[in-house]
Amino acid sequence: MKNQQVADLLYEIADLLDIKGEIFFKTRAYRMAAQKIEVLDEDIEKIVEEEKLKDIPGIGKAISGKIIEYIKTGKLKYFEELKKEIPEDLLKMLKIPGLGPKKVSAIYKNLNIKTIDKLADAARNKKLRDLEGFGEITELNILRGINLMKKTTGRSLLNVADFDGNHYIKYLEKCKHIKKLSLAGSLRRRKDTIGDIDILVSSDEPNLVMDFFVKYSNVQRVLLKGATKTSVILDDNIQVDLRVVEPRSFGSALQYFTGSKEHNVKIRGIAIKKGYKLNEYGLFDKKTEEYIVGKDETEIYKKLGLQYIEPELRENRGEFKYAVKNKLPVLLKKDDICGDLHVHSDYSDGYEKIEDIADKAKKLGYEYIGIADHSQSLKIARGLSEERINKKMKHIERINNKIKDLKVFCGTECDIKKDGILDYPDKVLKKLDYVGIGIHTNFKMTEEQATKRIIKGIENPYVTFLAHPTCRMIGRREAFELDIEQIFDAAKDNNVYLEINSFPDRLDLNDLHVKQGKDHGNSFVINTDSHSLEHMEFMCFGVSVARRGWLEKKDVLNTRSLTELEKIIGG
DNA sequence: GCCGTTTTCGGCCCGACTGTTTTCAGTCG
Repeated sequence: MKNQQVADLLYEIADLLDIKGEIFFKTRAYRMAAQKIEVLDEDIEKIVEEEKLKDIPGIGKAISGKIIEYIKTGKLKYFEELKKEIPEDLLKMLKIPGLGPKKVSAIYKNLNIKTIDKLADAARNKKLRDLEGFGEITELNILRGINLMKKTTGRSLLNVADFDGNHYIKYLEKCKHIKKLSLAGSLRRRKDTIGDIDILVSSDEPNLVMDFFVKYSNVQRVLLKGATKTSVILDDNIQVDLRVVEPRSFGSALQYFTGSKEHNVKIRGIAIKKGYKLNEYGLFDKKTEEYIVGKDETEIYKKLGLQYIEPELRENRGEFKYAVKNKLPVLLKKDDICGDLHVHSDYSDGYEKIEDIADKAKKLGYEYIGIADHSQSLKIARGLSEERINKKMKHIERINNKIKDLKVFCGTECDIKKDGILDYPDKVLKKLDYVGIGIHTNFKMTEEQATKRIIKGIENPYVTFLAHPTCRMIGRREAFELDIEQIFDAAKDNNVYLEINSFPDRLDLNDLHVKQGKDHGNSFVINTDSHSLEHMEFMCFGVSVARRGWLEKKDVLNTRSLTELEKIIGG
């Protein structure tokens, strides 16, 4: 059993208890226990076996008992009873932005509404406004929230699809009938959200491959199964499509199924102009239909007079213009990254000690790591007072004296307050190694207000980078409406780097903004915004965004060596 | 539900905003 499963169970219990109306501290206890398990390095089953569960802070008698029962029997009586009391479907309602446990409970208890569709009906038919505490605007907001959610449901975050896709690939590699295999589709293009996972293989025995494919242990059900295409749904409800082609068509099929649609339309047009026909089976002579190439993707681009185009660039956003001239950017690689400047420690709302973060950074092959905890007014995240900053600086100094091959920087993720003033006075910002700034409160603003607020923050002379510039949360919160060009100009004028936040539900800036910023002459920093050691591995997702935004090594601050970085930030 | 060098019971959780009200409950980060 996986740690995540246990954590999810505890999260669900917490949600159900919330709807039931339990006191805040009880549900929080469940959530904190879930978090602890989620970020655990060790296997939870092993911990149970060794009877060390209660050694984990935040897990006491009651929760450990439930975990043990769940692990040993695969079931939890308490959870089953709870579900009888509170319909499980209500949990989905909690995901609607603006709806919390109290409102969901009121909707269920008074109107007996259990599904999102029924809820939308009730809102449209003006049935909700009669409930105490509800009104016209609430109805409108609920409908808006449902729309926002529907826009993104059916799409998974990149990290989830990436995990599933790569595990499936590893499984398929064991099939001896498969000659070549690759991820395709939006996952190969590394889009920030993924509809379904596409996998392409070449084989002379398609039926045997399909048999092997559907026997994967995480398959929940098989949607369709044929000799060229099979679709399954995984346990986590993500759909995976497998296509099998002959070896001589592998490259052309990979090109075709990687997309994007817009890229393919364009490339087929180029093929026609040159007297060819391109489809998933190969590149053919338009007149004679003679097969020319198709085994490898690279030879297709070559034959069409194009430089090879990396999957991340295949969106018809100008890549052909550059490929013709052999002038595509040399895209940034994950190995170019030398450090991470946005990691939270247990000084604020992170889970980890700075020593452990430093250790992990070394394992990731970094030359430096920057601890950027929250600033003083963000009390909920245990933002640091000036006094605690001083303590932390001394702590980091001691660590730096002790460890080798890694430099730990003491930074901050300083709040940009409503008026654009930063949450620390200049005398505090001055003594830190670097300053990241970001918005964490007062999200409702007009475009003009938001733009002004951010620019005012950027203009502070001690600022190094702007964290998660648009504050979007994929599926949960829209990006700010900003005059992004003004922000880019201000950042450039003040030598402020724009963050690409690698956290999978942020990925902020997004690919389009990154490209736009690059065209503007801006520079970037790619950070993880980690709160646990595992999060530090999210760097690859930020790198994907950067690549989709056409960034090269030189565009990114944290590709610099330690010596170069110290020169830039004045460390 | 968890925790404990003031404690085995009483803290733990802060501030702002929104939409509902006419002083405040619910939601969010």
